[in-house]
This record gives sequence, C-alpha cells and structure tokens, in this order.
Amino acid sequence: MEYEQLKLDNQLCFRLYTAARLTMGAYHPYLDPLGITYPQYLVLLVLWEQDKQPVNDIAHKLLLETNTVTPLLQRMEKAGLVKRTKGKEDTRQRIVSLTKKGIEMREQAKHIPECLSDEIIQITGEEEEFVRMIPSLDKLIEGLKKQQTNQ
Amino acid sequence: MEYEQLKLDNQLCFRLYTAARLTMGAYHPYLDPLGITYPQYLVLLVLWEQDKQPVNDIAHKLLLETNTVTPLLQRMEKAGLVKRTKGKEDTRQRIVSLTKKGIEMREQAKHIPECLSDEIIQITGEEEEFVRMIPSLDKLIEGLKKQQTNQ
DNA sequence: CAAATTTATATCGTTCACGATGCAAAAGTA
DNA sequence: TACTTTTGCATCGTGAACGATATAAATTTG
Repeated sequence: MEYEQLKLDNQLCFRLYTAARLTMGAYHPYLDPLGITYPQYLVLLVLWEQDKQPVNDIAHKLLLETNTVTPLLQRMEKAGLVKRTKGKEDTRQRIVSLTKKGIEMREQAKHIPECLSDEIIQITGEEEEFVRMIPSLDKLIEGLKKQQTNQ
Repeated sequence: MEYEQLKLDNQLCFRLYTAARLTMGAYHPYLDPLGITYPQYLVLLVLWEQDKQPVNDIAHKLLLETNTVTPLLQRMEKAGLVKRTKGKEDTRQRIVSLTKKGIEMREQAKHIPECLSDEIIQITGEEEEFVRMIPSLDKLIEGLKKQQTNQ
C-alpha cells in the first residue's frame, strides 16, 4: 500500500504529543489548588533550585523560547509568585526572583512528584518500564535540539 | 534532601513535554510548504484513512476535545482543505469531508513519515530504541485516558 | 571612539488546548 | 405524548507556544 507509511510513522510523534498532553492533565488535580499551570510549575522548579535568574537562563533550562517565557513570567508576577527586577551588571537582563508566596509554595508542592510517580505506577503496573524510557527521550531531545539550533 | 523529589520526578513528564514540542518542530520543514500545522496534519491523516467523519470521531481518534477540534476544522475549512456538512441521520452531527485540495495533499505529504523516520535515525543513531518506546507510550496513554475519563 | 553587530527581552499575531457554558437535536423516561 | 437527560457541536475566555519584529543595551569591529 503506497500510503501505508502515512499511518505508520505517526506512531512516535503522535504518541509523544498525546502522552505529553495527558501527563500534563494528570498534574491538574495537584496544580489547580495551587492556582498554577504546568509550565508555571516548571518555572517554579527552576527557581526553587536556584533563585534570582535572568529570563534567558530559565528559558534555556526549560528549552523554551524567551517569547514564551516572558509572558509566562508576567502572569506569574501578576499572580504574586515572582518579581522581575532589572539586572545590575547587564541592564538588559531581567532577574526573576521568588516572592514570599513563591517560596512558600514549595512546601505545598513538595509531594506532587511522589504523587505523580505513584499514580503512574498504579496506572501502568510497573515503574521500570518508564524509567527505561528516560535515556531514550534524552537522546531524542538532545538530537533534535542540535538539529534545530545548528541549521 | 527534603525537596530532592521535586527535581527527580519531573524527569518523565518534562521529557515527554519537551520531546513532543521538539518532534513537532521537526515537522515544520515539511508542513510549512503545505501551509498546514501538525494538528491539521493529524486531522488529514485521519480523513485520508477514512473520509466523511463526524467531528466527534475525529476528536476521539486524536484524543482531543471537540472544542479543540471544531476551531481546527473551521480553520481547515477556511483554508479549503475540508468541508463540513450537516449529518443526514443525526442533524446534530457535522460530517467532515476532504475537498479536492485536501485529497491532493495526500500525494504531497506521502514522504513525510519516511523523511521523519530517517531524520530521527540520523539524529539518534538507531531506530530500535524508539520503536521499543512505542508500547510503553501506549500503555501510559491508555492508562491516563482511563484515569481521566472515569473519575 | 564611532559604527555595525549581537544579545536580552518584549510585543504582536496566529494556532493550539481545554474548562465552562450554551443550544438544539436525539434518546430515554414517566 | 410530555418531560428529562444526554449527546454533538459551537462559543468564549485563558494560557501556552512560537515565528516575526522591535528596542535598547552590550559587544565587537574598523
């Protein structure tokens, strides 16, 4: 069948696309009570690990463009989670730092990863299978990242 | 470290989220010349396999909500790729069918899956590793789907 | 040092993605 | 048959994601 490939290959990309959407959905019960979204949670994770970072560093760690991260941070600032101040050495930079509310949310979010792990294990029976997927995903991400920046 | 988990678990979800975005990005060079987006390409794949389907069937196959698919189809209709007609048996339904342009695009898109496979192989060295990921992703998707509809 | 280039962020426009809500048609129930 | 519920789709509002473009500050170059 000439068009058989059209069905077949979407396998990987379509599944990644779907799995990503559904796992993000699995965060909803935990993030909704905190009033944050999954991408906002990612920003908090980055800042909890190291406070006071310029927009660029945050974007780079999340592999997002700054024009995605800037509005995200603006919404988080409006929500009182972070504040954005001008950089002292390089005044082009905007240094993003956690507010009291942003710092305190760490405590409330402490159990989310554990809850989600448990949920995935409960849903799928075993954990190892998914732990094994991680290096493959990293390899794919690393390769695609290079592909898209170099050329 | 009390907060160690916060870093660790994002492993899976963050990687899925990132891998999905980047692989969708890898479609750009092939879809841009056709003037379609990745979700629109997915809709076309569904219709190429079987023409004339109600909105609901398309949404169900893509695991998307109808309120995502409806605007998507409206844009595709405006672009002249599909038309949407009222259902005859059930007049609530909107039957989506391919236009001449939509049918002809199949020929132009024929090689996309092959190109993408090649690219992934070239980027990452081997194919098997990613073929092996597919059943795991299916298991995850299936489980999360149940979780989110049942409760 | 002045001019050109790069860098850090912001803004704009378009397209998803989805919760909430609305509405009309179909299906089920009394 | 009248009434209630469900179903199929549409609309609205919000938050990503990102390409394109803008702007000011830093850096490089001549």
